[in-house]
Amino acid sequence: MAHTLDHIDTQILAMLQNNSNRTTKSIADELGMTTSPIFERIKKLEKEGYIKKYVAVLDNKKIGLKLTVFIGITLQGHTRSYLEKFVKEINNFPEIVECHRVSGNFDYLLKLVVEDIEAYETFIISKLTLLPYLGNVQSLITLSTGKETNEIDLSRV
Amino acid sequence: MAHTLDHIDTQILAMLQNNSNRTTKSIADELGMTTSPIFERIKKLEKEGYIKKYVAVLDNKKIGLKLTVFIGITLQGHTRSYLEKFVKEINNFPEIVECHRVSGNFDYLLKLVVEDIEAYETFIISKLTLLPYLGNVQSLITLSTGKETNEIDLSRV
DNA sequence: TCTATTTTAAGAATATAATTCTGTTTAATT
DNA sequence: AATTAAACAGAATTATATTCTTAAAATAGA
Repeated sequence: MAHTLDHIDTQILAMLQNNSNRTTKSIADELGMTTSPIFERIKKLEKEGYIKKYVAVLDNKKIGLKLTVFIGITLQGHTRSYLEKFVKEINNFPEIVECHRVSGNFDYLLKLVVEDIEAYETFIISKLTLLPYLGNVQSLITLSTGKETNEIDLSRV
Repeated sequence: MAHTLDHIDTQILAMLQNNSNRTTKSIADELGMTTSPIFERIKKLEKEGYIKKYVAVLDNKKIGLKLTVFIGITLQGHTRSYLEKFVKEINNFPEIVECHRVSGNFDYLLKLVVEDIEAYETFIISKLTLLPYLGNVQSLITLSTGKETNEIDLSRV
């Protein structure tokens, strides 16, 4: 059974989503508690799925992936089996980091991270446009990024 | 001075961006090395900025933020000072997790995470549309998400 | 309100992993 | 070939995670 998050849980989550390498001691100190309850709460949050995983966030640009592109796509056919196939194909492309089925002016919104404009063009030509039933495709090339985070504001939950 | 990443560095990064709680021992074992060089390499990768931070990835839905929306925006004025002001305002909204300046059919692409449709509407009405010089605003409501990750494929770098 | 039950926390003890240190090997440079 | 710098192995140390036991607080039922 799922329990509800109290204020302490929320604070722990807020800290860990900002820096997951913090020691339980430092969290405990900040909350005026000892390590054991903090430790147990964290384990519970992991076990119950509030915390999905712990990851290192890399600097894409530094690693050589300098370009982020969003691609809006409409499909010509909308059968269930085809949609599933489409998503499956998309997931196999290593450039793609996000794939959302959306309502609005597109059927899908993709986010991809690539080396540069050439790599983007290669993706479009030799991968994306090979998929069947492709309708309208519209790209938004990122010029600069003002904010990009995973961190969600927990003051409102 | 920046050094280039060798294959060992790349493998370490790949492991840590998948699970940053792995022990240096387990990484060392997988790479057939001992803990000291792994430890030193990780510290170097942190220091030189290849690793930006370590974070806990939360389950947004479980926490009560069930809706992801992308918003494409065009502005009516494009003076530099206004663009900066716009980005600054946007960054203050806790709902926004991403804000990209883009080229294409929009000036900006926002990604936001909110409780539900009502919260989304509230954001639009009482926050977004209060900003001056706003032109076209187009929302893409996420119906389902096939893939959503930070993890980039390092086999190509 | 009292008692039983469950939950939560504290504090000490232990296990595990991170970090440091020293000496050796390997690779690069001249 | 000699010299220097970088990278690694292995042991030693330190810090942190994890476990355990007991006490306090909260909750539910009579």
